[in-house]
Amino acid sequence: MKRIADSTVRRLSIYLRFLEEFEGRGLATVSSEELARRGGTTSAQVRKDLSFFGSFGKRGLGYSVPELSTALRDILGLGKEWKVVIIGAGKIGAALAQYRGFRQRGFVIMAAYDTNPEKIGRKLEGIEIRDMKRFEDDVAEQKPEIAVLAIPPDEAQSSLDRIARAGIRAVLNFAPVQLHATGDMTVKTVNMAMELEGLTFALTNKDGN
Amino acid sequence: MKRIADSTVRRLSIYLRFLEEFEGRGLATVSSEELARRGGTTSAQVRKDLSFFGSFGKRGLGYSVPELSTALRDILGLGKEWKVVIIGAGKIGAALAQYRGFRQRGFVIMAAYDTNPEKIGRKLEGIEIRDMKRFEDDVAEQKPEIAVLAIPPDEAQSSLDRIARAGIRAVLNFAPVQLHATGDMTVKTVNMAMELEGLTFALTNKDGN
DNA sequence: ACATGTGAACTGCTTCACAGCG
DNA sequence: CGCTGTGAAGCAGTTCACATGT
Repeated sequence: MKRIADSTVRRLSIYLRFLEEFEGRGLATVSSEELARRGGTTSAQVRKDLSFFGSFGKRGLGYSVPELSTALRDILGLGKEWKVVIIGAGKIGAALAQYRGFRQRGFVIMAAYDTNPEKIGRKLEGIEIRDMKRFEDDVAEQKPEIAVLAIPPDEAQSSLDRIARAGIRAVLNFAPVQLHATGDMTVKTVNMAMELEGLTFALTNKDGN
Repeated sequence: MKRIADSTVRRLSIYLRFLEEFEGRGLATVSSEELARRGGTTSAQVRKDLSFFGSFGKRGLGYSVPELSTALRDILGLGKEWKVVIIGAGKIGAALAQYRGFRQRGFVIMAAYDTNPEKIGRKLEGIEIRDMKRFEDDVAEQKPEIAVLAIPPDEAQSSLDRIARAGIRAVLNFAPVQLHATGDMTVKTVNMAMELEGLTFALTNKDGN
């Protein structure tokens, strides 16, 4: 398959959200124009995005809401349950553990891991905090596919290496550092500090202040 | 000034991080090659990024670490203190309130706002939780420049409108919805569900599983 | 008649390659 | 000589415009 741009994948997620809203309202069809307006893009963009994966619409009519929803869920890999582990049981880990979006989309949080003896054995939003020592054994047994890194920046790279060695190939990183990973891994970093700097840049370079 | 790409601004943030690390170690100069290697890009990219803002290097030598740090801080608007308010005193709000990266970069969190009487008057990581009713008055008085939206998705758009009317023009949004804002506002959305879908897409479309 | 699907044109970011300067 | 700064070339993502199918 042709290489798909990150921006395309992100838009597909957006389209799916609207489709699920429409599904809930019982709407039967939707046009590329409608999806575009809601998603802040153009109808041509919507059609192009979808065209990478097939023909889902009917000319003169639009797209069947349930059909396109199903197709997008398949494309995005949301047809199955994904097992997730959280590394780091601090504030960010806690916020993630209770995050609704996780469960709604079929993500199952298996456990949170920490090295702090104070925390081990406790629960984080109903999720067990386990000793990081058990990480490798647990992964071998339960085979989670995704790890969420929510630990201080200086420990992030070594944790990533450990995650990689344990055989997990997808990581969502919240530590504010540039991580180095091998080619067979997918790492997405969410860096709040960097987003904020995008804001201050915009504020500073828009007009005089 | 010429329009600067988002990707460029993000890389500038990355460069600044490394420069500050080098500053701490007392290194005097750095080459575009070195910055590139650390930041996962190319030396040409580094030089091009910087060239939008001026000439900061010395040919044959590289860049002065302190000079380039200062220049980047200025460009990114980090030379001043920015006042931030958090809207929503839930788990995400709490994680943000304690986030070190905020203070380190000169962001001052003025208050968190909530409508829940249970929470109002309490402290969130040392930050006062105030009644959302007081929001407009407080903004008029304290003039915060940045708002962080950490509330449920269904309330996000109305909060954004309220933030806009109060005169704040930069918003970091953690609610998983597509927000509509007027042109003079800058809104950055961090959507964890969407990032996760980027991961499941990659896992699904990389090999057979 | 209407809205999709898609080659072609366009726009903008990245990479190249080298002249210029310390 | 080494490394920056930058036009030019290359590439990727977006937009256009229309033929196509219902």
